Amino acid sequence: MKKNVIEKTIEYLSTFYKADATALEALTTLCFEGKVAKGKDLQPIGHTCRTIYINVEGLLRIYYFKDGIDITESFEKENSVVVRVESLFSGRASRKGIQAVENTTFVSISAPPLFALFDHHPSLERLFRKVFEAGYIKTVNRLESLQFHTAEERYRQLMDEQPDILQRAPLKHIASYLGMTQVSLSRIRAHR
Amino acid sequence: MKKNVIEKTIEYLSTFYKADATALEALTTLCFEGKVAKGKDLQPIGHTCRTIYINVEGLLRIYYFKDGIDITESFEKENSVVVRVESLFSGRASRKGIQAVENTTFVSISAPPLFALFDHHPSLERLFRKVFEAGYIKTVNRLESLQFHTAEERYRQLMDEQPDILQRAPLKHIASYLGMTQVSLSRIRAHR
DNA sequence: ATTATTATTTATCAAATGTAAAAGGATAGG
DNA sequence: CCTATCCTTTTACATTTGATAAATAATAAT
Repeated sequence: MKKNVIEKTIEYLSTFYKADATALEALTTLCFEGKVAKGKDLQPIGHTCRTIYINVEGLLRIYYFKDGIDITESFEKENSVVVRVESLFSGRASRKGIQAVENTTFVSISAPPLFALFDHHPSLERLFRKVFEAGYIKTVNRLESLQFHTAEERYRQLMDEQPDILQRAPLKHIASYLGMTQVSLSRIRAHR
Repeated sequence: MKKNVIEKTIEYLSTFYKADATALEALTTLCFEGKVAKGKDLQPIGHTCRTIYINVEGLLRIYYFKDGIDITESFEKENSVVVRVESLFSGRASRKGIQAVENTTFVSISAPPLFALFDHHPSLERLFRKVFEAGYIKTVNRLESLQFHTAEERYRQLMDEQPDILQRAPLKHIASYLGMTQVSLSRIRAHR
């Protein structure tokens, strides 16, 4: 059972780049399955990000507070690599946390030993380089969306591209994710 | 003279990670110096991004059009790696172009041969992994700024963090960079 | 089931931002 | 030096969005 989840994760990661067998074996050593219940924090705010999570089933969100308001930076569904980039790559504490929006099954990989593996397994470094490149692309596209689209356009875009999120996450989180207030989102949904 | 610019570039790149000497030698082979005059496109809109530019001196911007309006996605000063991420990492044509805001001296590195070098020089792959991680962090931070800060807050933030940009780039480009109209920016600058 | 809690919608008003057009300023070329 | 062009500010007005509070709906806990 646990084996299965980790195998699925390795398969998923292999869609980014096919690392060689010995490298994947070493990687498997670092993989651990875990679960978080809906509403619970997988990682609280204030910690340094030293773990790479792969969401296997469920829904997570990265969030933080601005002026006491809870803001969802991103939603991460099944088959997503979940990290707080600014912290993982800089070694600084993150002002962001990871919380379960649904009961979630994940695989965790401790980052320091993973990065150490890179020295002996360049194919692993390449794999994760491509994983992070993909995340980078997503972030750039989201930036564009926030930079010059109206609130309504952003909502329609989400409806087109990820209609399931609308069903799975509470609207208050979706509102902040889209960079608007709950009230604004409600207005837009009321068609006008 | 040309040698000098390329040496400076290698030095700058080495601040991300110290690749070994043979790797850097191979990298130097791929470096070419170039210049673009103010107002000219270094890369026009519509091309696939296959070149990595390092801005040595001057100011560039990445831009695109939305509904016929020129939008500056980012400014890139001296000591910046300049690529259109969504294109370079996906191989798809970019809707974005790179334009010189000031007369600019740059070094270009052709991406396909660079990526090929990675196979023989893992330390180069690491170097560029770290380069792109740094860019990723910048983008995530910018996302946060656009997601829940007011127009005025975004302007103040730019004033704090990159006051030189205010001097070097026309306000119309700064306005779109900050995700607002020229009129709005003018209002904010008029203090109220 | 009943109550308490949380989420969502609605309403009202104020503030921020966009649109359009005009008026100054600055700059470059002849 | 003068004109033409581009950049920036200003004005007036329309729209969007935010803030606050109250009403309603949904959910969880007992």
